[in-house]
Amino acid sequence: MTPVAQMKMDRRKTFNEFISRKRLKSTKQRDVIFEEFFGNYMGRHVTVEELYEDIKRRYPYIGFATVYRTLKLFRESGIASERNFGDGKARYEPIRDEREHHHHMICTECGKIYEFANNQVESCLNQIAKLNEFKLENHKLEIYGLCSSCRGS
Amino acid sequence: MTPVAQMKMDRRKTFNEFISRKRLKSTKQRDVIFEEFFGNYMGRHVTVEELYEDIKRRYPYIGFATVYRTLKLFRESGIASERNFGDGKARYEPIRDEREHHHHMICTECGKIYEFANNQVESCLNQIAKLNEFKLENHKLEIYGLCSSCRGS
DNA sequence: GTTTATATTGATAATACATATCAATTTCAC
DNA sequence: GTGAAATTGATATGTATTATCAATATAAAC
Repeated sequence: MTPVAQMKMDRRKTFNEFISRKRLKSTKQRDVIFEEFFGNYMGRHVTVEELYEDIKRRYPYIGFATVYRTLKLFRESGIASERNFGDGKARYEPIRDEREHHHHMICTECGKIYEFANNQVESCLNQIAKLNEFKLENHKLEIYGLCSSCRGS
Repeated sequence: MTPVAQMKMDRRKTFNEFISRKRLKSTKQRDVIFEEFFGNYMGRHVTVEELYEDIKRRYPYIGFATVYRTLKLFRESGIASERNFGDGKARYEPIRDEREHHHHMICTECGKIYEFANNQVESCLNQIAKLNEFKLENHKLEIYGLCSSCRGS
Protein backbone atom coordinates (compact mmCIF):
# COMPACT_ATOMS: atom_id res chain seq x y z
CA MET A 1 0.00 0.00 0.00
CA THR A 2 1.31 3.43 -0.87
CA PRO A 3 1.96 5.87 1.96
CA VAL A 4 -0.80 8.09 0.68
CA ALA A 5 -3.33 5.27 0.69
CA GLN A 6 -2.20 4.30 4.16
CA MET A 7 -2.63 7.85 5.35
CA LYS A 8 -6.06 8.09 3.85
CA MET A 9 -7.06 4.91 5.65
CA ASP A 10 -5.76 6.32 8.92
CA ARG A 11 -7.82 9.46 8.49
CA ARG A 12 -10.86 7.40 7.71
CA LYS A 13 -10.36 5.46 10.89
CA THR A 14 -9.96 8.64 12.91
CA PHE A 15 -13.07 10.08 11.37
CA ASN A 16 -15.13 6.94 11.99
CA GLU A 17 -14.06 6.92 15.60
CA PHE A 18 -15.01 10.57 15.89
CA ILE A 19 -18.41 9.83 14.37
CA SER A 20 -19.19 7.03 16.77
CA ARG A 21 -17.74 8.81 19.81
CA LYS A 22 -19.99 11.80 19.16
CA ARG A 23 -22.98 9.56 18.38
CA LEU A 24 -23.21 10.97 14.88
CA LYS A 25 -24.20 9.00 11.82
CA SER A 26 -22.29 7.99 8.77
CA THR A 27 -23.97 8.92 5.52
CA LYS A 28 -23.44 8.56 1.78
CA GLN A 29 -22.79 12.27 1.49
CA ARG A 30 -20.05 12.25 4.08
CA ASP A 31 -18.45 9.28 2.37
CA VAL A 32 -18.46 11.04 -0.99
CA ILE A 33 -17.02 14.24 0.44
CA PHE A 34 -14.35 12.31 2.29
CA GLU A 35 -13.31 10.44 -0.85
CA GLU A 36 -13.19 13.58 -2.93
CA PHE A 37 -11.34 15.60 -0.33
CA PHE A 38 -8.73 12.99 0.54
CA GLY A 39 -8.52 11.67 -3.01
CA ASN A 40 -7.99 14.86 -4.97
CA TYR A 41 -6.95 17.58 -2.57
CA MET A 42 -3.90 16.24 -0.83
CA GLY A 43 -1.39 19.04 -0.40
CA ARG A 44 -3.82 21.56 -1.73
CA HIS A 45 -5.91 24.26 -0.07
CA VAL A 46 -9.43 24.05 -1.31
CA THR A 47 -12.27 26.47 -0.64
CA VAL A 48 -15.74 25.19 0.19
CA GLU A 49 -17.01 26.60 -3.07
CA GLU A 50 -14.38 24.79 -5.12
CA LEU A 51 -14.97 21.47 -3.43
CA TYR A 52 -18.72 21.85 -3.81
CA GLU A 53 -18.48 22.65 -7.53
CA ASP A 54 -16.19 19.69 -8.02
CA ILE A 55 -18.46 17.26 -6.19
CA LYS A 56 -21.65 18.58 -7.76
CA ARG A 57 -20.61 17.42 -11.21
CA ARG A 58 -20.71 13.78 -10.25
CA TYR A 59 -23.05 13.95 -7.28
CA PRO A 60 -25.60 16.64 -8.05
CA TYR A 61 -27.80 15.60 -5.15
CA ILE A 62 -25.23 16.80 -2.61
CA GLY A 63 -26.02 20.25 -1.25
CA PHE A 64 -23.85 23.21 -0.52
CA ALA A 65 -24.57 23.31 3.20
CA THR A 66 -23.63 19.68 3.56
CA VAL A 67 -20.17 20.32 2.15
CA TYR A 68 -19.76 23.18 4.60
CA ARG A 69 -20.92 21.10 7.50
CA THR A 70 -18.82 18.12 6.57
CA LEU A 71 -15.60 20.10 6.19
CA LYS A 72 -16.27 21.53 9.60
CA LEU A 73 -16.62 17.98 10.93
CA PHE A 74 -13.30 17.09 9.31
CA ARG A 75 -11.73 19.96 11.12
CA GLU A 76 -13.33 19.09 14.45
CA SER A 77 -12.21 15.49 14.17
CA GLY A 78 -8.66 16.60 13.47
CA ILE A 79 -8.25 15.21 9.96
CA ALA A 80 -8.35 18.55 8.18
CA SER A 81 -7.12 22.02 8.99
CA GLU A 82 -8.76 25.29 8.18
CA ARG A 83 -6.78 28.26 6.96
CA ASN A 84 -7.45 31.79 5.95
CA PHE A 85 -5.03 33.57 3.70
CA GLY A 86 -6.70 36.94 3.74
CA ASP A 87 -9.03 36.67 0.75
CA GLY A 88 -12.05 36.14 2.96
CA LYS A 89 -12.55 32.50 2.05
CA ALA A 90 -11.80 29.62 4.37
CA ARG A 91 -9.54 26.98 2.89
CA TYR A 92 -9.35 23.37 3.95
CA GLU A 93 -6.44 21.02 3.70
CA PRO A 94 -6.15 17.31 4.54
CA ILE A 95 -3.76 16.76 7.42
CA ARG A 96 -0.98 14.47 6.26
CA ASP A 97 1.23 14.15 9.26
CA GLU A 98 -0.10 15.29 12.60
CA ARG A 99 3.33 15.42 14.15
CA GLU A 100 5.02 17.75 11.73
CA HIS A 101 3.35 21.09 11.54
CA HIS A 102 3.89 22.91 8.29
CA HIS A 103 3.32 26.47 7.21
CA HIS A 104 2.66 28.54 4.13
CA MET A 105 4.27 31.06 1.86
CA ILE A 106 1.71 32.90 -0.21
CA CYS A 107 2.73 34.79 -3.31
CA THR A 108 0.98 38.15 -3.30
CA GLU A 109 1.35 38.34 -7.08
CA CYS A 110 0.18 34.98 -8.45
CA GLY A 111 -1.58 33.69 -5.34
CA LYS A 112 0.26 30.39 -5.39
CA ILE A 113 0.70 28.72 -2.03
CA TYR A 114 3.95 27.05 -1.05
CA GLU A 115 4.50 24.92 2.02
CA PHE A 116 7.41 24.66 4.36
CA ALA A 117 8.25 23.10 7.69
CA ASN A 118 10.99 24.06 10.08
CA ASN A 119 11.96 22.39 13.33
CA GLN A 120 13.76 25.41 14.70
CA VAL A 121 10.66 27.55 14.42
CA GLU A 122 8.61 24.88 16.11
CA SER A 123 10.93 24.60 19.07
CA CYS A 124 11.08 28.38 19.35
CA LEU A 125 7.33 28.54 19.59
CA ASN A 126 7.21 25.82 22.21
CA GLN A 127 9.75 27.75 24.24
CA ILE A 128 7.85 31.01 23.90
CA ALA A 129 4.63 29.37 24.98
CA LYS A 130 6.33 27.76 27.96
CA LEU A 131 7.91 31.05 28.98
CA ASN A 132 4.51 32.72 29.02
CA GLU A 133 2.78 29.82 30.77
CA PHE A 134 0.66 29.43 27.69
CA LYS A 135 -0.76 26.01 26.82
CA LEU A 136 -0.14 25.80 23.09
CA GLU A 137 -3.05 24.28 21.20
CA ASN A 138 -2.37 25.37 17.66
CA HIS A 139 -0.40 27.87 15.68
CA LYS A 140 -0.36 29.46 12.28
CA LEU A 141 2.49 31.00 10.40
CA GLU A 142 2.25 32.63 7.03
CA ILE A 143 4.80 34.38 4.89
CA TYR A 144 3.53 36.79 2.27
CA GLY A 145 5.75 37.96 -0.56
CA LEU A 146 6.87 37.34 -4.12
CA CYS A 147 7.74 33.84 -5.28
CA SER A 148 10.81 33.22 -7.40
CA SER A 149 8.78 33.34 -10.62
CA CYS A 150 7.07 36.62 -9.83
CA ARG A 151 9.94 38.55 -8.28
CA GLY A 152 11.66 38.81 -11.63
CA SER A 153 8.85 40.45 -13.55
CA MET B 1 8.61 64.48 24.15
CA THR B 2 7.62 60.98 25.21
CA PRO B 3 8.53 58.12 22.88
CA VAL B 4 4.84 57.49 22.26
CA ALA B 5 4.23 61.10 21.24
CA GLN B 6 7.30 60.97 19.02
CA MET B 7 6.04 57.81 17.37
CA LYS B 8 2.62 59.29 16.80
CA MET B 9 4.21 62.29 15.13
CA ASP B 10 6.26 60.02 12.89
CA ARG B 11 3.16 58.18 11.82
CA ARG B 12 1.40 61.40 11.11
CA LYS B 13 4.27 62.46 8.91
CA THR B 14 4.23 59.16 7.05
CA PHE B 15 0.50 59.42 6.54
CA ASN B 16 0.66 63.02 5.32
CA GLU B 17 3.34 62.07 2.82
CA PHE B 18 1.21 59.17 1.66
CA ILE B 19 -1.76 61.48 1.25
CA SER B 20 0.12 63.98 -0.86
CA ARG B 21 2.00 61.36 -2.88
CA LYS B 22 -1.29 59.73 -3.87
CA ARG B 23 -2.92 63.11 -4.50
CA LEU B 24 -5.52 62.44 -1.84
CA LYS B 25 -6.99 65.06 0.44
CA SER B 26 -6.71 65.59 4.14
CA THR B 27 -10.03 65.91 5.90
CA LYS B 28 -11.43 66.56 9.36
CA GLN B 29 -12.70 62.98 9.51
CA ARG B 30 -9.34 61.48 8.76
CA ASP B 31 -7.76 63.69 11.41
CA VAL B 32 -10.28 62.61 14.02
CA ILE B 33 -9.86 58.93 13.19
CA PHE B 34 -6.09 59.26 13.27
CA GLU B 35 -6.15 60.93 16.68
CA GLU B 36 -8.51 58.37 18.11
CA PHE B 37 -6.67 55.39 16.68
CA PHE B 38 -3.17 56.47 17.61
CA GLY B 39 -4.29 58.08 20.84
CA ASN B 40 -6.31 55.30 22.42
CA TYR B 41 -5.48 52.09 20.64
CA MET B 42 -1.74 51.72 20.92
CA GLY B 43 -0.90 48.10 21.56
CA ARG B 44 -4.50 47.08 21.12
CA HIS B 45 -6.32 45.31 18.32
CA VAL B 46 -9.47 47.17 17.53
CA THR B 47 -12.24 46.11 15.18
CA VAL B 48 -13.81 48.63 12.81
CA GLU B 49 -17.05 48.39 14.72
CA GLU B 50 -15.40 49.15 18.05
CA LEU B 51 -13.52 52.13 16.70
CA TYR B 52 -16.62 53.46 15.01
CA GLU B 53 -18.72 53.18 18.17
CA ASP B 54 -15.99 54.90 20.12
CA ILE B 55 -15.68 57.78 17.68
CA LYS B 56 -19.40 58.17 17.16
CA ARG B 57 -19.93 59.26 20.76
CA ARG B 58 -17.93 62.44 20.32
CA TYR B 59 -18.19 62.84 16.58
CA PRO B 60 -21.64 61.62 15.58
CA TYR B 61 -21.30 63.07 12.10
CA ILE B 62 -18.59 60.57 11.17
CA GLY B 63 -19.97 57.65 9.21
CA PHE B 64 -19.30 53.96 9.38
CA ALA B 65 -17.93 53.65 5.87
CA THR B 66 -15.47 56.44 6.47
CA VAL B 67 -13.93 54.59 9.39
CA TYR B 68 -13.60 51.49 7.20
CA ARG B 69 -12.01 53.43 4.39
CA THR B 70 -9.67 55.35 6.64
CA LEU B 71 -8.37 52.26 8.42
CA LYS B 72 -7.70 50.80 5.01
CA LEU B 73 -5.72 53.92 4.14
CA PHE B 74 -3.74 53.55 7.35
CA ARG B 75 -2.88 50.03 6.31
CA GLU B 76 -1.93 51.05 2.77
CA SER B 77 0.29 53.81 4.02
CA GLY B 78 2.05 51.41 6.35
CA ILE B 79 1.13 52.98 9.67
CA ALA B 80 -1.34 50.27 10.74
CA SER B 81 -1.50 46.54 10.32
CA GLU B 82 -4.56 44.44 9.74
CA ARG B 83 -5.02 41.10 11.47
CA ASN B 84 -7.58 38.39 11.52
CA PHE B 85 -7.77 36.09 14.49
CA GLY B 86 -10.41 33.76 13.17
CA ASP B 87 -13.56 35.42 14.48
CA GLY B 88 -14.38 36.87 11.08
CA LYS B 89 -13.66 40.45 12.04
CA ALA B 90 -10.65 42.40 10.85
CA ARG B 91 -8.63 44.01 13.60
CA TYR B 92 -6.36 47.00 13.22
CA GLU B 93 -3.34 47.90 15.25
CA PRO B 94 -1.08 50.96 15.11
CA ILE B 95 2.42 50.02 14.03
CA ARG B 96 4.81 51.05 16.77
CA ASP B 97 8.19 49.97 15.48
CA GLU B 98 8.48 49.01 11.86
CA ARG B 99 11.73 47.19 12.42
CA GLU B 100 10.65 44.78 15.11
CA HIS B 101 7.87 42.54 13.99
CA HIS B 102 5.77 41.15 16.79
CA HIS B 103 3.26 38.36 16.93
CA HIS B 104 0.25 37.22 18.89
CA MET B 105 -0.90 34.59 21.29
CA ILE B 106 -4.66 34.31 21.41
CA CYS B 107 -6.38 32.59 24.32
CA THR B 108 -9.10 30.35 22.93
CA GLU B 109 -10.92 30.54 26.25
CA CYS B 110 -11.06 34.24 27.20
CA GLY B 111 -10.12 35.71 23.83
CA LYS B 112 -7.39 37.86 25.29
CA ILE B 113 -4.56 38.72 22.94
CA TYR B 114 -0.95 38.69 24.08
CA GLU B 115 2.00 39.95 22.09
CA PHE B 116 5.48 38.64 21.74
CA ALA B 117 8.54 39.21 19.63
CA ASN B 118 11.40 36.85 18.99
CA ASN B 119 14.55 37.46 17.05
CA GLN B 120 15.30 33.82 16.48
CA VAL B 121 11.96 33.27 14.76
CA GLU B 122 12.52 36.31 12.59
CA SER B 123 15.92 35.16 11.41
CA CYS B 124 14.56 31.68 10.76
CA LEU B 125 11.90 33.13 8.52
CA ASN B 126 14.39 35.26 6.63
CA GLN B 127 16.49 32.18 6.06
CA ILE B 128 13.53 30.14 4.88
CA ALA B 129 12.49 32.86 2.47
CA LYS B 130 16.01 33.16 1.13
CA LEU B 131 16.30 29.42 0.67
CA ASN B 132 13.13 29.40 -1.43
CA GLU B 133 14.04 32.49 -3.41
CA PHE B 134 11.03 34.17 -1.92
CA LYS B 135 10.98 37.93 -1.50
CA LEU B 136 9.51 38.36 1.96
CA GLU B 137 7.04 41.21 2.20
CA ASN B 138 5.16 40.40 5.35
CA HIS B 139 4.48 37.56 7.73
CA LYS B 140 2.00 36.58 10.36
CA LEU B 141 2.41 34.23 13.26
CA GLU B 142 -0.28 33.32 15.71
CA ILE B 143 -0.31 30.98 18.63
CA TYR B 144 -3.66 29.71 19.84
CA GLY B 145 -4.06 28.10 23.22
CA LEU B 146 -4.88 28.67 26.87
CA CYS B 147 -3.38 31.57 28.76
CA SER B 148 -2.00 31.12 32.26
CA SER B 149 -5.26 32.32 33.85
CA CYS B 150 -7.47 30.01 31.84
CA ARG B 151 -5.43 26.84 31.86
CA GLY B 152 -6.05 26.36 35.56
CA SER B 153 -9.82 26.40 35.49
C1' DG C 1 -10.62 85.33 -3.39
C1' DT C 2 -13.13 82.87 -6.98
C1' DT C 3 -13.47 79.18 -9.95
C1' DT C 4 -13.06 74.54 -11.10
C1' DA C 5 -11.76 69.83 -11.01
C1' DT C 6 -11.48 66.11 -8.11
C1' DA C 7 -11.62 63.57 -3.86
C1' DT C 8 -14.47 62.54 0.11
C1' DT C 9 -18.39 61.79 2.73
C1' DG C 10 -22.49 59.45 4.74
C1' DA C 11 -26.48 56.88 3.94
C1' DT C 12 -27.72 52.96 2.10
C1' DA C 13 -27.75 49.23 -1.26
C1' DA C 14 -25.32 45.37 -2.69
C1' DT C 15 -22.19 41.57 -2.16
C1' DA C 16 -20.01 37.64 -0.19
C1' DC C 17 -19.16 34.17 2.97
C1' DA C 18 -21.02 31.62 6.49
C1' DT C 19 -24.62 29.86 9.50
C1' DA C 20 -29.49 28.94 10.98
C1' DT C 21 -34.00 27.08 10.00
C1' DC C 22 -37.04 23.41 9.05
C1' DA C 23 -39.72 19.85 6.94
C1' DA C 24 -38.56 15.59 4.73
C1' DT C 25 -35.56 11.86 4.86
C1' DT C 26 -32.07 8.68 6.45
C1' DT C 27 -29.57 6.23 9.90
C1' DC C 28 -29.13 3.13 13.64
C1' DA C 29 -29.96 1.29 18.28
C1' DC C 30 -33.43 -1.40 20.11
C1' DG D 1 -39.23 -3.51 11.61
C1' DT D 2 -39.95 0.48 14.81
C1' DG D 3 -38.97 4.82 16.67
C1' DA D 4 -35.84 8.28 18.32
C1' DA D 5 -32.44 11.13 16.74
C1' DA D 6 -29.32 12.90 13.31
C1' DT D 7 -28.85 14.52 8.58
C1' DT D 8 -30.01 16.57 4.44
C1' DG D 9 -30.97 20.21 0.93
C1' DA D 10 -33.28 24.30 -0.07
C1' DT D 11 -33.53 28.54 1.41
C1' DA D 12 -33.62 32.33 4.70
C1' DT D 13 -30.93 34.84 7.72
C1' DG D 14 -26.87 36.95 9.72
C1' DT D 15 -22.67 39.39 9.58
C1' DA D 16 -18.68 41.74 7.75
C1' DT D 17 -17.30 44.33 4.05
C1' DT D 18 -17.57 46.88 -0.28
C1' DA D 19 -19.96 49.58 -3.95
C1' DT D 20 -23.01 53.32 -5.28
C1' DC D 21 -24.08 58.04 -5.64
C1' DA D 22 -25.66 62.65 -4.86
C1' DA D 23 -24.08 66.25 -1.89
C1' DT D 24 -20.17 68.36 -0.03
C1' DA D 25 -15.40 69.53 1.05
C1' DT D 26 -10.77 70.16 -0.47
C1' DA D 27 -7.02 72.01 -3.02
C1' DA D 28 -5.12 73.50 -7.17
C1' DA D 29 -5.56 76.88 -10.98
C1' DC D 30 -6.61 81.17 -12.06
